[in-house]
Amino acid sequence: MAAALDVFAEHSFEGAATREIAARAGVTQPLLNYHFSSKDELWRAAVGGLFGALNLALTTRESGLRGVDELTTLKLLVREFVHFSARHPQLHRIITSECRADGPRMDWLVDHHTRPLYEATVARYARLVEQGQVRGIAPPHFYYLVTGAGPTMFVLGPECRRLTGLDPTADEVIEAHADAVIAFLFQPSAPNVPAN
Amino acid sequence: MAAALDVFAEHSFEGAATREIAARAGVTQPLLNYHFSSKDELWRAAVGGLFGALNLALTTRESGLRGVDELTTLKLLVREFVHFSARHPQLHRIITSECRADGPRMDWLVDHHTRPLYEATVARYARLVEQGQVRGIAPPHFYYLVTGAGPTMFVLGPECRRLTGLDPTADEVIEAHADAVIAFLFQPSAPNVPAN
DNA sequence: CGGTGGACTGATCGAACGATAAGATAACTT
DNA sequence: AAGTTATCTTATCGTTCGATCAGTCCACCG
Repeated sequence: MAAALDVFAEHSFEGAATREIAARAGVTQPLLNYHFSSKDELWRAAVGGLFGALNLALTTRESGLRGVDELTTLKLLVREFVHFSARHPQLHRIITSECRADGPRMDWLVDHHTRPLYEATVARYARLVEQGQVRGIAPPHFYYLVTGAGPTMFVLGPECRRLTGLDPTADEVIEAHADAVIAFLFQPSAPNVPAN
Repeated sequence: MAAALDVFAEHSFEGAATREIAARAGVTQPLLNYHFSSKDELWRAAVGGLFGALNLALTTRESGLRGVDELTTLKLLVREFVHFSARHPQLHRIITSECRADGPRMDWLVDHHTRPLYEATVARYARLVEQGQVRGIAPPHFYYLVTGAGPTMFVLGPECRRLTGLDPTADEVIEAHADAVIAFLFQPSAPNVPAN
């Protein structure tokens, strides 16, 4: 399953060879067609598992923050999202792949996984805007600022390594990027107030 | 050539079929091997042309801003970058594709096109930080905030259409996103100062 | 201990891939 | 007008793809 994620993320769905997935998993290729009826089903199982891990990480983080004010909660959820994106850049690589083809797998992604995440994010942000705690922009633009600024450094990891010399898998780089994203998303309403 | 860009962006390099490129261009497949010796060379020609268009757009925009202060210049260059990314999402789709494989095409991309863009961006940003006109973060993080927050809404265009109902190719949506990116990147040093 | 079913592999299918070879057509040179 | 070159097509090569099938192996049950 982890092998499938890696191969689907490295090459696209079309470019991924089931023989390579099987080889990395240490089994033979027809075994994949035995457990999963087709390449599509294998893809859905792998991607669904990864989205499940994201939802698990976000909900457990949130459940540990009962009683914390909403602004701090959203900041910490964004930080958790950045960390997850750094540790699992395959997720955004796969989403990007499927957005290009714009086919039935895209429909499946949106219906089963992306839309709930979007709705939850927008609802949380809209509540803060109502309370006047953040600068208000239209929720769709906020959502794509987060999903763009957060994971891109890690999705383009090999480029980042070449360009900047930084290792995008190092903990201190991830933390620094999370700091930068949060600082830019949640600007203090007055200058010289340190970002959380 | 435009057909090659579209197909390479829709599928990855591996998934792109030269027969499909030829069909969209209205020619036969062996003709591509005649003009370009291989699929790799065709890819380099197409991607090089697209990067050339980006550099042309940025340099012409910049040359029309002689005498304008550096902060405003950078804001307008970022705005131009967002517009280009919206009109040509293929560029970032292809870069993302090649970052996953991390092969010789990635080396070619960085050496010939990405590094000059990165160096220029970082130099421009570092100058503003020296002058104290922007909140200073490490240049690599700034670079990936721009290349992430700017194009992602358009790279994930089909998802954006489904999730938000917005048309990411509409001029007013592009302009609104550029406003959002610039407002968040270049925060006013005092509150209630309208962003440029 | 004999048998039944799930797990797995080797062999192989038709289709599509990138690349090449050989030939036809158009254009330009002298 | 003859010849040479550049351009483009049809036919086809060897390879690799996802999927299928027949058969092997092992665990479990009565």
